[in-house]
Amino acid sequence: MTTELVHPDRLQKLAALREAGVDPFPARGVENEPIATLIASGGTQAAPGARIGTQACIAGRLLALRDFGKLMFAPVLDLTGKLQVGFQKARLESWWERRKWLDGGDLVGVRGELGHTQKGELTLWASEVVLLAKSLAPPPEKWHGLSDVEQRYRRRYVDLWASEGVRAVFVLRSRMVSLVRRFLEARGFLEVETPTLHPIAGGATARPFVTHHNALDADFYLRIAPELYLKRLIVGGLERVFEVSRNFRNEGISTRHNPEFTMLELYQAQADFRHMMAHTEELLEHLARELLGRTQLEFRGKPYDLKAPFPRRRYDELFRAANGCELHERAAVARRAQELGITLPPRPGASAEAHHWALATEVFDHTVEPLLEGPMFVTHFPTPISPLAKCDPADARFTERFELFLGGMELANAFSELNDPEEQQRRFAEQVASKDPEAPGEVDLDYVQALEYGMPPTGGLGIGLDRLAMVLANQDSIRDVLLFPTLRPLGKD
RNA sequence: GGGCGCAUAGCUCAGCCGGUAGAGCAACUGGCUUUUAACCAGUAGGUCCCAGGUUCGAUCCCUGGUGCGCUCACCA
Repeated sequence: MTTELVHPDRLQKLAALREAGVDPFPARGVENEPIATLIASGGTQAAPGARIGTQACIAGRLLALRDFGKLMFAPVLDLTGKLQVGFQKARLESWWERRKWLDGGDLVGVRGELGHTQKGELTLWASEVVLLAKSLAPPPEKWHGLSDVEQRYRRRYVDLWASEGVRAVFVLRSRMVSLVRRFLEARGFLEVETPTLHPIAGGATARPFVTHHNALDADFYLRIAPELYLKRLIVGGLERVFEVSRNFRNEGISTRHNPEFTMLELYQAQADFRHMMAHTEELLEHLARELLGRTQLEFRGKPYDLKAPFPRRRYDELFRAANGCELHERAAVARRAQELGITLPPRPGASAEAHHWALATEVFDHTVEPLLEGPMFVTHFPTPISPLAKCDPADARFTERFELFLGGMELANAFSELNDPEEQQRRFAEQVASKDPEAPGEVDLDYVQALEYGMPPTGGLGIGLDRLAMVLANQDSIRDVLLFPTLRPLGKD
């Protein structure tokens, strides 16, 4: 009836409990106090707090049992913290033999008196113990927790309580997203939800997942970005919108990439990329202060400071400094690419122009990006690689666009949104003609039509929330900030 | 997809030159009223990832496969 995880001894205890009339899976919980509030009011043995000597009730998971015959100690863990429970035979005479039916991992409710041990540890001296749910599968080794990375990801429900620090990462992530929402709502932004099923995969360059709707007998793509729908809402007059968007990209998995990931995208009418830069700086500094209490942090062993303002450097300047040639000089860039051993997958029918820019982007990514410790805004991306961004009025070869880099990683991408429908259609057409396997296969005419009705000057910003959580929680791998990262399904044998 | 590495008890890991496997924790039995990686004595627990091959004999060597990690490529 159960899986191989279940330990036979625990089944025997389960039977013994039932025989004694104890329901090992009772329908009701107990009215408990968070452990953290007890710790806060418990004080030390030298200076006891207000709650010492008073009754309290906690509920949580038994992490270990230290049995001395007539005395037993056990740490109990709830969401907020860990508290030692002390069981004394003298206080629990009728229950005492039933302690043998308890195991590490069991969920219990404990009522008792708050006090200290001889060594000064805050302890709840139990007067009443309720089994809330029997744990039939034994917990992992008690001081290593789960260390097999695969097991940690596959059985996160164990990892979260068995491995030190794991819960804190996800609590931080949850608070981060909550702070983002409050930050934007305070600035007049509306949170919206746009489709996940897209007839055309647009708003970014990436290979999409394809799925099929039976009743419509039509293929859909899982969204690679919500951008084009959010800008339709700007046309619709919503003026300030944001979405916390789960995006799906059918590409490689790495410490920085998961097939499904979460982005914040926001759009603001009457704003441009400079406003987006200000939002980015303010938001990151605000999050660091709220979550860490300071703007300095460590990520992948290096120090960073999220105190605004962040330095700004132009894309073409960084390119020139790293490569000694001009971004627009086709022959020089081609030579440089050859030096670096960069080759592009063949794209039959692609124009020389498209080839040049694909190559230049590669050279930039190899020579500049890894060196950008940051935080740093890289500004004025070339127009040919920014099909949705408005051109710099002073120089149409570049756009009003920036990306934010930190630790060699792209954290944010923003621009003044292109709102000229004719130019947008032309740029889409160039993208389709580039034969880039990751570019959309067709022009999104419905989006162009939306622009034909008129979209106000608009600034847009996207921030990778998983990566931001990595930085704020100092986690090296994106999988450590995803509760259930994508893994290969287990075989059925 | 390429390269490198890992897979042994529920968990964390040893296992030498090829001779059918060990420890700690967890579990079980007994002892113990102040531990916190509790301690002491004892017991039980194994498809050595899977399939082939070499060999008298394979956890060990070889080939293939599966899963995972790191890394490169690609991407955010």
